[in-house]
Amino acid sequence: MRDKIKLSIAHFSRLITNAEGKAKDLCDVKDLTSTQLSYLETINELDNPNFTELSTELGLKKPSVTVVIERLITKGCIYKTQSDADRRTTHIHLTEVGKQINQRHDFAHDYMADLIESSLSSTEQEQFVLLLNKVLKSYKGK
Amino acid sequence: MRDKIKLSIAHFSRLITNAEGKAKDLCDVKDLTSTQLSYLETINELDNPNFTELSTELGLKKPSVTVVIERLITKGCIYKTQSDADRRTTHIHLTEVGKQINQRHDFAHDYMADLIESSLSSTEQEQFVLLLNKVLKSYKGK
DNA sequence: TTTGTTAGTTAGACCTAACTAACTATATTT
DNA sequence: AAATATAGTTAGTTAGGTCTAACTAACAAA
Repeated sequence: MRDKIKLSIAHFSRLITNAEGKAKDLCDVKDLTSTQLSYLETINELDNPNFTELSTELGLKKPSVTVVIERLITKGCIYKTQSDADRRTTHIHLTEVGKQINQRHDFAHDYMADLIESSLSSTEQEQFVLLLNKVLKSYKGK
Repeated sequence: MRDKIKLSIAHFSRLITNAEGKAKDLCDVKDLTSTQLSYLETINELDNPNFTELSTELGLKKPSVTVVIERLITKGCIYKTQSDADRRTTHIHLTEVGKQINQRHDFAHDYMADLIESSLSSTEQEQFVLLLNKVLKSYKGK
């Protein structure tokens, strides 16, 4: 049984990876490197971080981050604001363009949802979501 | 219903991505760049390709491939052999070290299998695999 | 056998992205 | 008020990875 599970998961993983890949092509992020994409995702997650927070989260030195951020500003994905509380610190925000990277995952999930809706009956869809959630719940519990 | 599916898939995608990430840390591939990793994966998939095949598959020019291959040889991941049939062409093989990159996905799938086995009953596991396969089947049909 | 083609390499340019060291400007502490 | 600490930048280095152009070696065909 375990082998059957592993095999199905292997194929399903690949399916999801492919979906994410296709989604990337659909988005307006073609001219971004994978590094730049991961910066944008992290900025999104951290919610307007400053340089110190961002570099800590990425595990990189601040000068490295400065350079990449500069490029992303040039590309119109983000902008900086100076903090009122402490004028040394600047916060990094996503522009509307930058926020579009969030679409990437969304496209992929849409694609997967299409696939699931077209291959499973409503009852099966219910079952499937239920089972997924059970697995997810036990993951979060760990 | 569609929203429920999308949400579950979003979380499940993230789970799989995390599992792949953890697996990478467990493998002996820490000193490889993501480019180098993807070269190794492609070499593995193509089964001892020559430079022309590899560069075509990667969508890169041959001189670019030459440089990266050289680095991977230095790192002991691959080796070259000259073809007997046509002494101009050289085939690229994974060494035992290079083959270890295949473990990467295997680790991730093991992790997922653990999770599934621990969170679902045997009946549910059967159901889950069945549903996954149904979705996968319809994907391949496209 | 000469001519052209194919496989891969070498050289050189360019870009991204990481680093360290040294800097400026602002806050904090004493 | 002076010394110290913190936030971020600037300058310079290094390494990886891509490209084009020009090359060598081996094969194919005229």
